[in-house]
Amino acid sequence: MDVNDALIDEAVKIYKVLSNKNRIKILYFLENHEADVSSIVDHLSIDQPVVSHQLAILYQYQLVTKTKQGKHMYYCLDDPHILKMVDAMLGHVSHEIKGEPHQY
Amino acid sequence: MDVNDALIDEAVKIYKVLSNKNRIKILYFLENHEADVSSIVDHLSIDQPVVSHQLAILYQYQLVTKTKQGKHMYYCLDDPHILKMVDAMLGHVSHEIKGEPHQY
DNA sequence: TTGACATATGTTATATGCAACATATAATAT
DNA sequence: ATATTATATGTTGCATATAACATATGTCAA
Repeated sequence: MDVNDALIDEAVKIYKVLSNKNRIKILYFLENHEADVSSIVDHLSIDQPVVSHQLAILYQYQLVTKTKQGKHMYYCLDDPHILKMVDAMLGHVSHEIKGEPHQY
Repeated sequence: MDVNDALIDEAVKIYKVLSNKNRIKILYFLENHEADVSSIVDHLSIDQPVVSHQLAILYQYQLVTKTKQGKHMYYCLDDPHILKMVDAMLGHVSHEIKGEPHQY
């Protein structure tokens, strides 16, 4: 594998984005449908300014897209591939928690 | 996918560990062989206390194992699966950088 | 135009992460 | 015992991340 420095920098940025519970929860909430800010606030019980702020970060790093419809801003997962990677990580930690050995 | 809260907490912890260039570089350096601290310092040109500190974090989160042999502490990747996930992330950002669309 | 609702932004305080540097511990040889 | 090498730990300063709260902007209806 070509372990290029600039590439690692970019990967580190995405890992920082994923290093936050609220952002992960938002990504999962968007897994199967787009949603506006209020519905995210309601379903995840996170304060509105916090949701807006985290969505702005997810948008900045192109993990979500947004579309305005009247008063509502609809956010959509822009990257199912990212969620696949998060799935893999959740699978990994779930084995860690159970004390199971790694799978190769 | 069962999006369990405690699981997300654990995933967030691992993402934080991966949110650092030196740690990623160390993991890649350990990809195919174990290595002692000095050889990591030499090959990656990172100051020794920094390497020791980052290795301690990698060890704490069970991403590496360590074995003492005389004066030397040998570190070994404990988790090829983690590196597979990092590979996937590097592949992802490499497409992002090139402006290519996501693959599904 | 005013009010109500949806969303975003700004501010502050606190917490966390990191490198850099100095220093400590451990192992071995002399 | 002392010196030397290998590694680990502690401290400080700085940058960044976060939540909480207040406030601003935008949209639409009455």
